[in-house]
Amino acid sequence: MKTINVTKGQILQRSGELNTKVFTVESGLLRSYSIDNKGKEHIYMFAPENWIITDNCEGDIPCDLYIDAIEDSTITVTEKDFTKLTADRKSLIKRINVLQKRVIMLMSSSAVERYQHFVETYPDIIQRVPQRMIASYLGITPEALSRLRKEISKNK
Amino acid sequence: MKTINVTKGQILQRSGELNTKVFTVESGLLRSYSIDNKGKEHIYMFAPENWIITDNCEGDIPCDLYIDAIEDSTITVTEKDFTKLTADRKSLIKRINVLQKRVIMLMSSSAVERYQHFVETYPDIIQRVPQRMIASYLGITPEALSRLRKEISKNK
DNA sequence: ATCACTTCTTGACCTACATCAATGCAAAAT
DNA sequence: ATTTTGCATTGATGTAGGTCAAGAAGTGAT
Repeated sequence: MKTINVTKGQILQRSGELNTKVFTVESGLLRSYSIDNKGKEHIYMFAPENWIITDNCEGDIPCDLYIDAIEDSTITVTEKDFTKLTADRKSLIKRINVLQKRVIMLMSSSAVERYQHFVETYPDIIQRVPQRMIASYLGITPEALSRLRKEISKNK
Repeated sequence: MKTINVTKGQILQRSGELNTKVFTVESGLLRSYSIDNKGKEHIYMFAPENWIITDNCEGDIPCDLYIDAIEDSTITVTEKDFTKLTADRKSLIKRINVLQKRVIMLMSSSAVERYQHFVETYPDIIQRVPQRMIASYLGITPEALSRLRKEISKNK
């Protein structure tokens, strides 16, 4: 663990990198964000004094997020310690991961993209619940889901 | 900790209740969801076999979520143990809370409502970051934020 | 078999927000 | 002092997805 100073605009982490660091903000302001396929930024969180900010990626999975400084900041950097993770903490972290992806998707993907991601991620659920519930999970109406499925099936 | 059987449609938890229970799905399928001010349901998560589902509310704060059974299910119920929470787990849980609120807001609130919620929750951040970043956090364009602020200021 | 009930689909129309383009304005940089 | 750069605002127009209403098709209960 070490303390460093960063200046406004400085990037601490890039999407696609492997990363095992956790940043704690002593003073200043950091943010984490993703960039979608149209090049648009979506801020995932702000971290002012005393907040902790990190991409919740596991050891060998590339990050989704960029982290940079919005103000000149003083931060402490610690390494994630994957060795002493209890089963229980692991499951919390996994949960945060899922939520992180969901937030980013809700902000940056169209209904079609969210649906396709859902189908890939939870193929079994699709079989078991009525479409109106899938729609409700995706944040759209059943009508919109019906039309979008029709479109998708038409295009293949 | 006990094991119970529930039938399709049975409600395990209601929004507004105090709740300290965690449900682990042995077999079947549960869901958690919120109901917005127009009476519309928004599914927060599905929990099939081996998933854990709970409202991430702390001991004395009322829940936001309903939990019910989509299929006949067998589940185990455990009480949350707030006594043996490490500082570190506390911070993970707090993070999940924030994300849970954010997901629900993204699905069920308008841009105006999300902005007002943001202003109330992070009044300090507003002062420190350019509006385009607030917009990016809220999931809207800077133009939309500008217009929506104008509307709000006009109406008071 | 029939009735009630729910889900899915389709059509017509509407609205919140996005996109694109122009302008003003302030803070930096030269 | 003047130019550059980034941010906020405004207008015109576009579009993804919402709303409302009506059918079609499946499912369960009697």
